[in-house]
Order: sequence, then C-alpha cells, then structure tokens
Amino acid sequence: MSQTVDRALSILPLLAQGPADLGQVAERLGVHKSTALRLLRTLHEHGLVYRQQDQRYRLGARLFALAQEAVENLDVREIAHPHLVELNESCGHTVHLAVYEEQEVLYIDKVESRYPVRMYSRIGKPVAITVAAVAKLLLADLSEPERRAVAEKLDYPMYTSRSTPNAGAFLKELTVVREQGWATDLGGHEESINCVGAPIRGADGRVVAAMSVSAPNVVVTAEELLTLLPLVRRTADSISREYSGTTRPKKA
Amino acid sequence: MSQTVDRALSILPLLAQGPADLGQVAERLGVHKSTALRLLRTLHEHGLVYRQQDQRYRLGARLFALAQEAVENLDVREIAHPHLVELNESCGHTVHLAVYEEQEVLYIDKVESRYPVRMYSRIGKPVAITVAAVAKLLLADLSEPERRAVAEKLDYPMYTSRSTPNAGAFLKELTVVREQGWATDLGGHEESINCVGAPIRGADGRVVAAMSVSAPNVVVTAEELLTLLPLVRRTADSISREYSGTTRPKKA
DNA sequence: ATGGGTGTTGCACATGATGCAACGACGACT
DNA sequence: AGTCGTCGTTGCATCATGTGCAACACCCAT
Repeated sequence: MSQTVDRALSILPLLAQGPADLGQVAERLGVHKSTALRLLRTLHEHGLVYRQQDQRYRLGARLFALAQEAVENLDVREIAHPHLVELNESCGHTVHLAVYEEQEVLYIDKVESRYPVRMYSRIGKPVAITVAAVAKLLLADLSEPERRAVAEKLDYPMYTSRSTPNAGAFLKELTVVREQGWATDLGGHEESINCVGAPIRGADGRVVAAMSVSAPNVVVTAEELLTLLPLVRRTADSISREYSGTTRPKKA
Repeated sequence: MSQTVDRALSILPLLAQGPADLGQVAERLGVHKSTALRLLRTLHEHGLVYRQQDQRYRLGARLFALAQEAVENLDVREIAHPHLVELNESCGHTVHLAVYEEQEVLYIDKVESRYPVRMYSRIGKPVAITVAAVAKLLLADLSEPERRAVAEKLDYPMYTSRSTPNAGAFLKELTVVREQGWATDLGGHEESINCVGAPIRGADGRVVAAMSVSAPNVVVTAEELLTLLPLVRRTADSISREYSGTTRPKKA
C-alpha cells in the first residue's frame, strides 16, 4: 500500500538469504541505486540492517531484540510455560507450544529434557505444517472454508512415507482431529519421532495455541507415548482454564 | 532519511512494548490515523505486524523467521558452535558466544549444561555491556577513540558492588583486557556468577566475536573457574584459526 | 434511538521520494 | 605508475506518493 515502505521491507527477506551490496539490493528491488541507498540507510538507523566491514549489508541486531520482545509479550506463552515445564518433568520428553498466524504455524516455546539443544534453532521457525500434531490442532479449529483455502495452498512434502500426501488427506485428518480434540504425528515428519498434542482454548472456546509431547521411537514406542495423552490433555486444559481466566473475552 | 519508512519502522519498537490499536499508534507516531493505517497495512503485508482478534496490532511472526535466518547466516556462529559444545562437555558450564554491533553486544549462541533453561530468553538480548567478560573483549579491540566514545555514552548501572562504576574504570579495564588477551567478570553482573572469556579473531587479527564460560559461585569458586582459562583460550584460538581459514580477508 | 468510540475510504494538495548524472574513492589490471 | 572499471555517494529537478482532512461505516454502551 505504501510503495516506499513496501520496497524498504522487501529488502529484509532479501538480506535474510545472505549479505548483499548496494548494487545487488538495487537490482533485486528494481530501483535506482540512490533509492536503495536511502532505504538501506533508513533501515540501518533503525538497526534492522547492519553494514559489515566489506560494506555489504546484512540483517541487524535489533531484529533479535524485537523478535525477543514480541515472543515475551505473548500471554499464552507466559501462562503456559510453567505447565509445560511441569509436564516435561513428569514425562521427561520434549514439550512444544505453538500458535497459528497468517497461514503459518510456529513454535513459541519448547522445553527439552535431555540435551541442551540449541533451542532457538526451532523457536520461531515455521513448523512442518502438514504433519505436525500442533499444526493439525491449530488448523482444525479454523472454519471449514478457511481450512479448505489453506489446505489448497499448502505444499505436501513427503518427509517420510507417513507424511500427509495431499490436501484431501489433510482435510480429512483435520476433521478427525477436530472431533476427537487431540492429534498425533506418528513418524510423519521424521521417521523415528512421534508426537501427541492437545489444543489450548480461550474463553470463547476457540483454539489459541497447541501443545505437544515428542519422543523418538528408541525411547518409547508410539503406543507408550499415547498413554501420555490423558496427561497432555489435562495439562492443556489447565492452561486453557488459566488463560480464559486472565483474558477478558472481547467477543461473544 | 526516508520519512515514510522511518515512521513505519518506528512502529515496531512501539509494538514491541505490547499490542496497540490504530489510534494509539497514530498518536504515538504523531501522524494522522489514516497515515498510520496505511503504514500498518504495509507492515502487515510483510508479516512484520499481526492483527489480533480484538483488532489491535502486535509484532508478527515473520520477525522471528527473519531473526532466525539472520543468526543462521552468521558464519562465526556456525564455525564456533561445535567448539562451544565440546568445551561445554569438558567443563560442564554454560558457554556463551557474543558479537559487537552498533554499540551493542549481543549473544548469538549459548550452550547450557544442566537445566533446560529457556535459552531464547538470552540469545539476541543485549548483554550488560559494562560488566560482561565478552563485552570487555569486544570493546577492547576497538580503536582508542572509538573506545572512549562508546565508554562515554554508556550507562554504568551498579548491578552489584563489583560492577564497573564509570567510564574511567571501564576504559582502564579495557586496556588491561586488551593487553592480556582475556577477560573476566567476577560477580559484576550477578553477585554469585563469575565468567572467564577469550576473544575470537579473524584473519586480520581483529576481534570478530568473544566467548565465555560462566558458572555460579556455588558450583565453583572464582579461582577454580580461572583454572579453565587456558582451555577457554585454546578453544577460542581453535575457532579463530578455523574462521580465518574459511574467511578470505578483504582488508590488509 | 442516540451518542461516542472505533476503523475505513476518497480526494486535493504539496511534501517528500525518485532517478538522473556527475563526482569521488578505491582496486585491478596492464 | 597510469588508466580504466566498479562501487558508493551527493545535489538536484520532476512529479509520483504519501499526507491529512472530512465524511462515512460500524460496533457497542447508554
């Protein structure tokens, strides 16, 4: 809508692919060098873009700070976190929390049991939307036309032989998930990893987030993991209750 | 430099403090509502801003994705990570990696030993620049006038009684660090926590990053932690060598 | 019904963004 | 050493673009 801003913002994803010099930016934006320069300078002033020694531009530090603050302001996360930790302590597996936004599902919290894995490598990263348990839960709550629209637009990469193959299968799965109120991912993303998840609902009953427990085959079988389902659902419900309590419903 | 973009970008930190509605944004920007609307729409199209059910705006998901990709493109981090893990395994303490950028020092990697702490609460967050070992290392490498300029501009919060009290003390400390090639933070940020750090240098000898090992008093005394210094320095040097090898020096 | 509070649209104006061309700095190549 | 080529930078004239206004549409509360 605003051409100037539009152009400026287009620089960010461009630089996300790697550093670029002024000429490259101008070219890929389709504008004159001087224009690109001014945009970059403005981005620079706001710390979104950084100029390294070789004069090339790359994404800047303020982006982290912003993403940081953004995630910390999500009240669902705030409320859910202690519950996630508790669940993790009682079952020992990895626990995820995710939300849906603009056709994307992304993790906003994670509690990992054993290894001190680089957690940020996941947080913020888009989830494998067609197979993850949390993704199914979040999408299942959309209205039927919305679900259909999203399902059509998605790609269906076959991570494994048990990945969701196409839109039809996905919609069907969503219907099941919607009715049963929980979801699984049995080796659909990585052959040896299974997940069980449950939805977190706001005061109006709509799904605002989803959580899941993941564990590799080598630790527990899928059947064993499924025995955790009641516990997962209880946890999700606790979070829902607490969240509904603090949040004053704006809608009917 | 570009007024429109400048205004648009000013919205981001504003929203970082919490969701806001159109009126609030317009007011705090000092522009007409319709202007704010157009800016927000543009930000929205790029996914940097999200509109929640109550119509208020908050920071959007793409921000994470961008911050994500940004950090993953830092080649120092890529190279350093395995070394950090190794160091962590041999000493058991928390290991940090940080860089300097635009008068700020920020963590870009962290390996934590025991607890599955919410690691992202730190990564990307600005470091306590006047006391942290890594901050001293990074700033010590600046030219003398730069150091002075930065030191003057900083605040010197007294986190503890051993925090760096003022610019003079800080500059003095930087000189020491510069000469000895390593740095410590002995309870300067949190009373019970000590750190030892060493610089990582590029092919041209300039400090490109800094790493440190941190441990609370209750686990090891400061003296014991200092015995790790040789190991920390060796690790930093290994990273430096590897980084210098892969990076083709652009400057003399 | 009525009022105040939102968010939204269309439009006339001029501000501010644009591309050009010329300059300067630096390195490379001969 | 000299010259060419590349890249970033600047000032400027043009007019496309962003701007604020005022009116409208909407929702909720009274």
